[in-house]
Amino acid sequence: MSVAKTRKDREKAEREELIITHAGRLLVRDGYQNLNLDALAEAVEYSKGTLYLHFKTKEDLVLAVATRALRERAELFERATRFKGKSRERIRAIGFACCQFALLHRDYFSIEMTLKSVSFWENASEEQRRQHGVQSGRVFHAINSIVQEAVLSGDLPKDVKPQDVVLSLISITVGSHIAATQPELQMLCAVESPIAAVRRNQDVIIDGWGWKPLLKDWDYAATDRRIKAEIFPEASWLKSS
Amino acid sequence: MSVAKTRKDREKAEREELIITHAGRLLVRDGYQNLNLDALAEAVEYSKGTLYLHFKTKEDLVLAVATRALRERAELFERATRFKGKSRERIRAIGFACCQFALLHRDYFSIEMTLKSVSFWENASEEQRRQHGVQSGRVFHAINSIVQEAVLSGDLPKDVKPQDVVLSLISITVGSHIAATQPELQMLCAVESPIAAVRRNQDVIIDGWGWKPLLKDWDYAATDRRIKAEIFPEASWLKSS
DNA sequence: TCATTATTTGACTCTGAGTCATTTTTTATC
DNA sequence: GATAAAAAATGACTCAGAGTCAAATAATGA
Repeated sequence: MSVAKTRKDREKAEREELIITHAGRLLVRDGYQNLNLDALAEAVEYSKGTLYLHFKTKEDLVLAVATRALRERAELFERATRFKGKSRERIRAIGFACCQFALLHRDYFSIEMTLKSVSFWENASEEQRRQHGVQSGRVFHAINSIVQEAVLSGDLPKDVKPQDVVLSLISITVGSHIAATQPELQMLCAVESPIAAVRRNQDVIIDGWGWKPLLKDWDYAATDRRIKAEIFPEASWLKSS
Repeated sequence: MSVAKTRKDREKAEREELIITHAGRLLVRDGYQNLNLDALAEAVEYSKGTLYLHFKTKEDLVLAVATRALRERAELFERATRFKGKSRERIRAIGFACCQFALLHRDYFSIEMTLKSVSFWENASEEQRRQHGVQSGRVFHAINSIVQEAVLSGDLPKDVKPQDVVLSLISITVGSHIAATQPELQMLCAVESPIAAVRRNQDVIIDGWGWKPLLKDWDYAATDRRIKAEIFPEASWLKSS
């Protein structure tokens, strides 16, 4: 269905990609406010009118950028779910994927922040909203399936609600990214590496749920090496600690 | 120093308050993008030029709104530090203050989100940035002092770095607020009450650090009742569970 | 080759942030 | 109370940039 059939369709899709790519680049450089559609038109060598044939509003365009990044995240997460091991090792693979994504798109969070503002969503098209929802769903599902498994296997206490665990994992990850990249807090909390802070916090919350084996009872550094070797051989950031 | 001396100064300060109050109201209603300074000028019954005598830019004004809210948060947090009890009960009082603040300003987070965008801070004045920094510092200090105490008393393991704990607490709180107020995630994770989700996640991360007494070993519902009675008698949201 | 349809364009409109010459108000001096 | 000087307030204006649309250009087809 979504695969382009005719030459025209293919050309259109290609151009859309081109626009999204450049928009993403400018967005990272200048921020949402300062993203200038005249400048973008110039960069992609099409007129402004043409941009508006693809995207109804500026918000629509930015949402498309965000959705493309989110799709990539979903793909990394789904790759991570293929990792074999204990449930806690498998959720760790998701955490690993999350870091991999953050490093691939150091900037994505700042774009995602603009999505939270009140008036953003109402100016985006139905179709873009839907697509964003689909990708969020994939991300949620990847995490949720592993949490479910952990409850069934008894690695997590039987009485925890899987959704609560998923929510806490998403919360600590989002929150840590924000907190650990704020200059003010970096200073006050002596943050050396934001990624390390995110991972530490993930470990703490997972321990907090009593997800076995606890951090102190297992060699997760070895797990990390396995994840890297088996699933993300392209990851080059993992420190040998 | 900051106390107004002359009648002029007092009048100026009062008007500034008036502007900030109305700006906050419009900001909540319309969001940052749609905050219209012409409309604000009309609302406060001063001309636009006068607004610009008080605030250098729109960002400056919004930062002032955020800082006033943050000051209130700092005050609640400092009140919370006066609670007597075990260190974990005292950090719980901070969590309580946090909920109290969230309910007083259901909207503050959406304003705070705009502060994260790339181009925001560079358009705000030095003075406003400084003031915001001062209030963040107070919030940090309130949390940090209790964490320090917990490490010294042995309620937290001796080898944890207090700053890491503070960062995780801030992270889980910020992240939970964002996650638990996203319609998409509310649905997927069956969030009934965002506040309840924030508190649950705080409990989990505190357990994760091994902060004694653990959730299961203490009647924290009783602590909550004490906090309410002794520190926040005006809080009406606490469910009797 | 020419007519018809589809695509692309960029000059234009319109909104809203920020400015500043002018007007109004306050203060100081007699 | 009158007048001059200083301070404060104003709103018409500029300017940037999102979004539009009539006209120009390109593709298709007879």
